[in-house]
Amino acid sequence: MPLPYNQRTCYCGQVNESLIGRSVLLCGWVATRRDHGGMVFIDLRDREGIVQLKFNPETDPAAHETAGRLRSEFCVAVRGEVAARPAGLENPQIASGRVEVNVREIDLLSTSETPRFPIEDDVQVKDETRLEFRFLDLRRPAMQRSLISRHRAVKLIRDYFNEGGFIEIETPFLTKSTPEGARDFLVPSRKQAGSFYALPQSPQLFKQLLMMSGFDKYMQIVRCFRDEDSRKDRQPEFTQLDVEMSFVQMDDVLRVAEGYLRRVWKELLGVTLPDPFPRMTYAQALAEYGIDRPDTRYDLRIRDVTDICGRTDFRVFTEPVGRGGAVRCIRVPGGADISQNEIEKAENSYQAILKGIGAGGLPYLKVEAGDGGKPVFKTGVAKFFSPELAAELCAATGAAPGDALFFAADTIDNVCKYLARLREEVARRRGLIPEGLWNFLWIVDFPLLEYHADDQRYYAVHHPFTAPMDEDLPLLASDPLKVRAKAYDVVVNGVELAGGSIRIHRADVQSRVFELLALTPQEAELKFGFLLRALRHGPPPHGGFAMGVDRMVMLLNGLDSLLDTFSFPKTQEGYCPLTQAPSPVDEKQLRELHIRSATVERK
RNA sequence: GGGGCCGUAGCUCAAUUGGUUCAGAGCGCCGCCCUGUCACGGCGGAGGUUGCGGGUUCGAGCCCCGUCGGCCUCGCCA
Repeated sequence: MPLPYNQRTCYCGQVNESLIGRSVLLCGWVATRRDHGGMVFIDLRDREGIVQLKFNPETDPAAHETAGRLRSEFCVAVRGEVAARPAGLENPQIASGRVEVNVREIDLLSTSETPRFPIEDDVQVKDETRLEFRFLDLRRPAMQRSLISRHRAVKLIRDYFNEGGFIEIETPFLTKSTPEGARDFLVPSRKQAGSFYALPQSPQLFKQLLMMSGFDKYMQIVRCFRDEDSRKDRQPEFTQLDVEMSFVQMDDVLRVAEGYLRRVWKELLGVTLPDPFPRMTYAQALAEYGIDRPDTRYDLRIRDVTDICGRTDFRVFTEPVGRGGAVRCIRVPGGADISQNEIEKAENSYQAILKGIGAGGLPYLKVEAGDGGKPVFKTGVAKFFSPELAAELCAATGAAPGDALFFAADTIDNVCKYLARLREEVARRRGLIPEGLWNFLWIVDFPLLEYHADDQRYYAVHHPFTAPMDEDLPLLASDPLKVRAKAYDVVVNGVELAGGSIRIHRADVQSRVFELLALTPQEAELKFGFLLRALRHGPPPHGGFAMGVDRMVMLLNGLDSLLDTFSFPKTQEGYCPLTQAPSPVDEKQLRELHIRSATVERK
């Protein structure tokens, strides 16, 4: 029977006791069917939730007959009365569980093939299958929640920045290939034979130009593209909140960025974040956590024991020290009970994980109580510590009987890398990560440059347009690696969520930095001439930040994969199982683009 | 670009050292029955070229090589 489905009265998930006795018109999909031969129950689902429909053969035989033909994921409209469920038959598991709809009329709007997988949360289906049938996957309540929460976060962005006087301005997607950074996605030009656009890795230079144009406060929610290998927290195209402001110092930018995050966490999670966020220097983060995005929810802080361990006769320690490296360790409280198997034998032992990232091994000590309760070291490394050195080590690390000490001895960079990984692994396995904490912090005082031995040149730690600290400007000439940048990252629970910097607004400084980055003036002119020219036309001091929207949605929803925050993501190989993109194109299309494929046709 | 794991029914998985259960289970699906279910229940049934190609073997889901795809990971991600 045709029903005016355009006159829907509410969503399924909104049916509740306030509607008892009222007639409702609902539209949705058949989630489950329970057919008793007589009475038929259907759970009807839409984006807001589920409501139970009841079909009674005695009172509504026509509707009941149709209900018997319904199958999973059929799309229907129904009209009926909301009624309280009989006492004792409520279902507390669904929001509408105290009521049901006695259906008088039903209109079968469309049928469905049997779905490839059940449309429920907590079903384990291969990613590939989920993506191939993404339109079904997105019907799952968890996916609907995720995308709806994403909408709310994005709306909050626009509200917040609009209230702050920011102007949203779009920037080109077809733009110029940038030499540094990630690989570009290229788009061949039809009209300029042999030339290519690149999809933007970020609107970095455009937003700086907009500052030079006088827009003063800019924001954009913008897609960015990077042709690098995917991970579960990385997609080739992703969304950034991009912000830039003129006439500001670092603290002004941080205040704006924090304010937004505080508002989102308050409004979407009811969580009050600190004002202001705590700050930690890059140097401290590396020294104590081994990484520039420390997870401060648990302690396990790194201790430098280079001096003490350098005085042992243990070559694993003394050799790196002799070469200018370091010996550092973490103390694992109660770690003496970790089995040798878990530390160094098992396939996924701590040592195996470290070896996987290049470490030679995992020296460790277990501390036990000796005579008079004095700490005594066990394990093979113990014999290298005289009682005096042992006492020094315990004092330096706070190690007490029952603890374990895990060491790394290598170059300082590697020691940091190994212990950072070890911290994470130990914390996770030993359940040291408290639930419900949101440890936001700013990492500041980044170095401006880092040196790569393989091609013997400096690279920008942040990007080539980041301003050096004013007081470090003289070091650009004398000791570039000592120059600190006006750069900052937001880290939460070990995840880098946002980052930014005050930009260079003086043409001479920018040229000097390009020079350090091994760009000749000619190359700089060719690649960034437009920026340098703009910098010669009264640029305001400016700075900003960018934030990963996808990652934020992931955090807000407690998800561990970016796949669940995108509507239509791609596999690790950049393939879309739904549309089968990328795909070959006609020879004619290629000819028009002045392109010839070097790949021989398969099969 | 490197390393690891994986690919068996629509979905999730099992199948001893290669051998008479070498194709099975749960869910789903189809049919019949069932008037208060919500993991409905009962009876019956259909459904597989074990990703693909080659090799070893008397014999391969299992071993070897190649290939395609997926996931994890190192590199990469200014």
